[in-house]
Amino acid sequence: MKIGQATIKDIAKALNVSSSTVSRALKDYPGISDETKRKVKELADKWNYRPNAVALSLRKSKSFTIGVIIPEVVHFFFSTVISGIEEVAFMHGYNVILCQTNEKLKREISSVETIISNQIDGLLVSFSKETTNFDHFKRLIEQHYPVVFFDRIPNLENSVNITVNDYQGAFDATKHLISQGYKDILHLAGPRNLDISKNRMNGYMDALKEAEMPVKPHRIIECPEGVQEESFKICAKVFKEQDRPDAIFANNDMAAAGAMRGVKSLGLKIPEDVGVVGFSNWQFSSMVDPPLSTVSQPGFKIGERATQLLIEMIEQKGDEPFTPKLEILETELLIRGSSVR
Amino acid sequence: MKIGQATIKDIAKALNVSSSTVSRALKDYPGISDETKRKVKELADKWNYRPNAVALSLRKSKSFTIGVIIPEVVHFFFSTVISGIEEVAFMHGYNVILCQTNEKLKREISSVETIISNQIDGLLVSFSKETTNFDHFKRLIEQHYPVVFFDRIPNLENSVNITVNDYQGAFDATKHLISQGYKDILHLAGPRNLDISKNRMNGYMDALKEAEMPVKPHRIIECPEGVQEESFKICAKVFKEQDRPDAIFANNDMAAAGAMRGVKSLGLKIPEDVGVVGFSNWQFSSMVDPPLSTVSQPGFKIGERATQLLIEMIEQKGDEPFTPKLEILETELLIRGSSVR
DNA sequence: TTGTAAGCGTTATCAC
DNA sequence: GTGATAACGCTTACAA
Repeated sequence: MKIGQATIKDIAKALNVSSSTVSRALKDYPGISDETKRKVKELADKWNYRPNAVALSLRKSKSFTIGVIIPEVVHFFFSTVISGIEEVAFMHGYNVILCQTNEKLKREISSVETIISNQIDGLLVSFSKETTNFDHFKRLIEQHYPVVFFDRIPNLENSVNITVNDYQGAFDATKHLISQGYKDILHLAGPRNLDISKNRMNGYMDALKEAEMPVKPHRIIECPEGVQEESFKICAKVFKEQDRPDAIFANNDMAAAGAMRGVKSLGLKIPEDVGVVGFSNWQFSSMVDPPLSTVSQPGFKIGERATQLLIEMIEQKGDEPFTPKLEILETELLIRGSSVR
Repeated sequence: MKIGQATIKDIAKALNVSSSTVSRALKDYPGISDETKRKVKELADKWNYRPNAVALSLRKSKSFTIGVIIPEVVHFFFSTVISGIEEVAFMHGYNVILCQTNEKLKREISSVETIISNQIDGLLVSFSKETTNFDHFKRLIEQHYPVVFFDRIPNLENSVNITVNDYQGAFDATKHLISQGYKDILHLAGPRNLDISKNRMNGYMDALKEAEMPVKPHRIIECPEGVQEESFKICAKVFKEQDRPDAIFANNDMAAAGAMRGVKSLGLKIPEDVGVVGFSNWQFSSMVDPPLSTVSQPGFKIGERATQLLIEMIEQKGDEPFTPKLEILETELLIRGSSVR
């Protein structure tokens, strides 16, 4: 929508000069008389002139806008990331276009289309759980379009990535459970196609190995959804058996919360009978009973850093491909009541 | 950034026709031979042609983009609203530009500038806590620019607003506690200067009056912060006394959660000894022990409805001012374990 | 010191 | 059926 805004033409007409003169005067180009500059600026000010960013975009093939493709906004971790993105983008004069995929591949592809159509300068991506084929992103990268993947990162040639050290976080969490004397730790794993799930599982397994404890395949159960009900049911069943685990390391806090309910529904006590550690430090995790130990991810920092990287790429003029990159931020183990006995 | 995309011109040149022909062929205009249409579409498809949205914006003074000005993304309620906004915007083919103000007026004003510069079609606003002067919005409304205020709504002539029935929500919550046989209900109130706090307190008081129960001033305690510690301390003290309340209606879930901890720390049982109801249905509220009864605000719906209203305004051609509006969405009382005995 | 004109990609309006 | 042209708002060679 065009809000009755003054254009350069309007100012030019009113002052009986050409638009180029106005354009130059406004930008303090050399070779414009002080008198003209003064008059132009005065009128521009009076009429509250604002350059039309769309015209500029068209002219310069640059929109000062970055796109963010994200699975879910209503997710403590992602909303924290968005906040970090917003901050850095704002500081550098960039706008942020938000595309929520709801974990749907179709929606993700359509978002990429939007990005292309809108001459967006660069893209920050955390792909959906459904995404196993990355052609829609590969095409962008091949054309030297600036893309930074964050958190959920693909295995793509020449891509720029930033994520958290999920492996180490999981390793630390598991080691902590072991140090508390838990002997049989169940892992509620995430969707298999996400690297983060694999890394967390590996951290879990390596911690067991380091402690010379057996890695039992039936103690690793996938929770693809990550919702409460899923892990509730699983745990309500698994912990009923005679040979039950005595601890849980969950791929995320929501699964951990469901697991806690499942365990409690059987009359087992946390942390006395069963220790629990989650992942992500969602807002609720300090409020469940007992407070949930968890691995906190630096969401805000990821958002900030990803955006910094992206803007560097955007502003690196030239046609050379970007140097591939993988930055890994460290997690922090937050020990609370659910895992200390 | 321009990604080596084909333009109408490119296609025209390759097929030895004019750009207008290509443009028309692509849109199935009447009066283009089927043969030409076929050839054009074929090549467009092969070259993966996508119309340049920026050029369209310039041409049509319409960007199919809406702006969202919001205090904080990392806030369960607001992120839910954003999610609703995203959904409806996407369905109608609109993009969403996100501007987070961090509760700063300066940032809010700067965001409005951005919106104007970028020919954004319309604006959704929940203003910052610092905002007491609304001139930057008033100017837009006077120019018949589409603006919808949500949740935090101003008292502005000719504005379109959508918010939640806080009064009724509080009334229902209190009435529910009464119906469960609780006789002495403490209200943990919000900051006195916010309308929502006042409305909720009024709902609480009117429910008591309706039941012919006394409204005792010392049973209304302000929790300006709304953080856990605050209400924890208050309740740990108030419920130690001989003449203690037997229920709590809190201005928000965070305060309710702290209150629950405070009550439990004295060995009192929830809901047997003390009933608790919160407000907002934060994500954690179903996960505390026992699950917290609460008044859910339809965040997603607010986002959806606000966006519907905005898009209607945008697409209502013509220059007449918009009809002022105030829509109030109803809350829903979610009865869970903390208040049923 | 200033003006003219072309061009970014698209479409509406004529004209043929 | 199709083409030429202008226009959206702005910048920038090139001319004057």
